[in-house]
Amino acid sequence: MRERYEPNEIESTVQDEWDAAGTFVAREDPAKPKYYCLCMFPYPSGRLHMGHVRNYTIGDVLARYMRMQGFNVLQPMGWDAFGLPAENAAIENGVAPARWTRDNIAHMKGQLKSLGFGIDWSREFATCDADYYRWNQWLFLRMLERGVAYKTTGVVNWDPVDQTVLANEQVIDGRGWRTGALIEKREIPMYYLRITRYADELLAALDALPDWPERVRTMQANWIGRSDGVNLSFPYDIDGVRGELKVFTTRADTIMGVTFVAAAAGHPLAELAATRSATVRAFVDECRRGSVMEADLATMEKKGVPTGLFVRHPLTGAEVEVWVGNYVLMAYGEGAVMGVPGHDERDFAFAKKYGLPILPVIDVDGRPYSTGEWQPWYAEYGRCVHSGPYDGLDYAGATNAIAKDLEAKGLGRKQVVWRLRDWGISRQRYWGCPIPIIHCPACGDVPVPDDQLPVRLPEDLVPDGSGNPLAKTPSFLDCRCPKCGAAARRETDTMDTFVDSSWYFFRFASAGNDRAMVDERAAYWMPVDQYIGGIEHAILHLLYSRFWTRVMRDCGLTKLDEPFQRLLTQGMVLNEIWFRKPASGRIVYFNPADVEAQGEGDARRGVLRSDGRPVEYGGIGTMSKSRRNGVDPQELVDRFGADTARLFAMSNVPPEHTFEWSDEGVEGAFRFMKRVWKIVHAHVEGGPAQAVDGASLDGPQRELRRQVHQTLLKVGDDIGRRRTFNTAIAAVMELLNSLTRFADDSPPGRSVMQEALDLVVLMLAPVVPHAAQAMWRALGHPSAIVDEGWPKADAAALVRDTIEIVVQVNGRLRARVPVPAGADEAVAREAALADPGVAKFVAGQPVRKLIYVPGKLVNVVV
RNA sequence: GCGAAAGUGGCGGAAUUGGCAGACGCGCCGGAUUUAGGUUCCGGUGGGGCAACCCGUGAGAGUUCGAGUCUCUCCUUUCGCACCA
Repeated sequence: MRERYEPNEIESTVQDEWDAAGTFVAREDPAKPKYYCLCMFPYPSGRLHMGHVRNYTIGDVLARYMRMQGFNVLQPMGWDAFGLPAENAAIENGVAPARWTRDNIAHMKGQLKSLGFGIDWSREFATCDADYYRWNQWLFLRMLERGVAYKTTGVVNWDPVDQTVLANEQVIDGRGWRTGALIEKREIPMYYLRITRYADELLAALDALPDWPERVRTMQANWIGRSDGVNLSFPYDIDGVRGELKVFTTRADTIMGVTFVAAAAGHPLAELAATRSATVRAFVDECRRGSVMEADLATMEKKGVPTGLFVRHPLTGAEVEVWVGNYVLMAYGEGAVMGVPGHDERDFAFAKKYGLPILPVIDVDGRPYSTGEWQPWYAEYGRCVHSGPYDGLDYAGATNAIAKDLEAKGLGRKQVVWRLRDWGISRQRYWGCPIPIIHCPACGDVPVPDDQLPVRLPEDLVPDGSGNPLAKTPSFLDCRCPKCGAAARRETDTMDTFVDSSWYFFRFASAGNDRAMVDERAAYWMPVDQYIGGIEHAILHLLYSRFWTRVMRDCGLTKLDEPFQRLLTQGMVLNEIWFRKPASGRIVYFNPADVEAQGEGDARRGVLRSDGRPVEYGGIGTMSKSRRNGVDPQELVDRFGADTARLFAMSNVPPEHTFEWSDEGVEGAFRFMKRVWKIVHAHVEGGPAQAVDGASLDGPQRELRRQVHQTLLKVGDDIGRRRTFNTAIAAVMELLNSLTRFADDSPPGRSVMQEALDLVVLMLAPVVPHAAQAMWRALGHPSAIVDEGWPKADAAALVRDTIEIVVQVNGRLRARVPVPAGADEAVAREAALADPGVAKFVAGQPVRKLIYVPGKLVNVVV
């Protein structure tokens, strides 16, 4: 063993050994319990970022730990390879997305290997492989057959200059990111997946996922958003045009307070009004401007115009004016809402702004109401007032009575609605999975027959930012109708990349099968036992995967309802943001490494090293390319080695928390590696040690051994149950501090030391596998540490004769007293009251009460 | 705007089921060794008194023998909002 810790040399040697032995190639073995450990696969953006390192280190630690626990572990890796960045790179550099993507994959695969992750590379694939995406197409066709996939229109961001559809990310302050043109909403035909058919099941099944974080289940439940309410109609007869304006409300009890209705700009009545009024026309046109993003729509100023059209209140028959509101969305519910300014904050603001009447119709808990100022409790539940026949009824009573009356008139009924909307998967983009549809002038939209799959994406096209290059490529576009044989045109839209990531975990378990989407190997490995990925995916990706799995189930491809048994959502990796904002032009960001900074919080100031001039501090935020605040993990690995990078990524912070980057922390991790290395080296220099004889140890030896086995228990619990890798590492560091102080060269002392170091190295093996392997050999073990079992703590070593309990007087800490282990209340009480420090505060007062927490604490209440 | 989470020393964080606040690491201070170092080792380190004690977990209230932990209100930060992945 070398005296100096040389990580690069150790790591490449150990990695070569793993490769040669095929250590991480997983085989289906029904005789062993399986453990499928999966990290969210990366988008091949070019280089790994710190988020990847954190994610894959967590996965690798768990995979290696479970392997030590005797499980047959599968840890695969692949590439989420379709997507927008490849097209952007193409526009910038003129390189084909396929080429760019595959180059990036090659580079990032090398980076993953250098970090020493125990991945079964034999199962690797990229979602841009036709062998993979053909099954997207195949299942899409099954969904069409089952009515799960369907076609309708949807609204997109339209850049009128580039004549192209933009992603939300490409719209900045309502303008196209390349052209600066004002964005318009445009309605186009799209394919949808009917996820709402599964809304009920997706919501109910959240209760069957106890090993998912509570916060993720809550977010999903809110996203699916079941609302129990009433659907009601406002009939109208406008110059002989008869119809009903439909709205949905969860507050039918406030129906007598309706003073207006608001319709979306795309609503038929808005269109009708626009033909009659220039003001309405102008407003409807204005509503078409801007992006389709929910956050934009929700935060913009609420505006409206009256249409001069009136509908009738379904219960009173009173005339109610129709307004067009920019905050009402055609895509939600019925495209119109009833306005109750007395009991809805948004309606109140709208009514105040436009001078509409405000009618209070709910008496909340006897508190007085007024029409003057909004109070938050106006939206609370109470009893109906000024509501005619419903006066005095509570929410449930009023809702029932009103729904009954509406139903009798044929103007409404109770209804359950979901916030969840169907999943639009059509993208007007090149670098994605082609939607397998052929447009025939005679037969219409015809599905591509299974035996013609896959519809291959040509890989040599280079997008230029104006529209989809597939639409300009006759070799792709021109085809024959599968039904009638006539000349036809291929669909040029591709699928949302969330489709690709909704079932890749099944494919890892059926790798290479070119005849079926999944096979019996998936039945062995699935479900994923532990899934790990960023909290940013808490809703969409995870919900889509849960949906897709159910569709596969209904198609007979799996028996599972849920794909992921246990979920760990890691926090984001954050770094400081530094920028300059020129008087004109775009904001410019600078990497924190290039900024000389001082002060904290609001007082934080910095100057750019290169020019010495100030830059503005933008707080901390996620590492991102656009903000240029990323840290390249490769530099870490080159300088300190993979083990230090892994150790650093796991220490200091629990995995669910956001991780704030610090350069100094890395040094601490490296220092620890050197200390472990040194103490092992120093011990080995002293020659072989004998096995521990627990009975013949002196006090300090016994105490150290107790700490060793205590630490072993804690580390196992922290990794195996709590997933708090930071506290596991801290416990080993604490133990190492004790080992450093333990200078005992006697034969029993050396035995205790040998056992301690063996266990330290085993405990560290999942986190720093390369150094652990080298130290394991040095400690005299010929085996590969990756094949060792997780050690068991020696119960005899853990026994304690006396323990210390805390004594409080009136809840305040006053003393610590030793008592025999297992002392009962009487003994503890006597020991506590005998302590002079306690007696001083009791000071002869009668003890009113005494609380005893066995083995922990006595609280004397006087 | 809506949904979710977080806030504890100079900094990252620990405190697992309501029971010792500050484990571990970074930084800083002092000392030893080295004395050109990407060193290493030892000790100290929440604040105030510098003693016994008091104060202290974003702010304010509440429940409890006991609250960082539970409840309510507020503030700040981060994530998501359906075409970034």
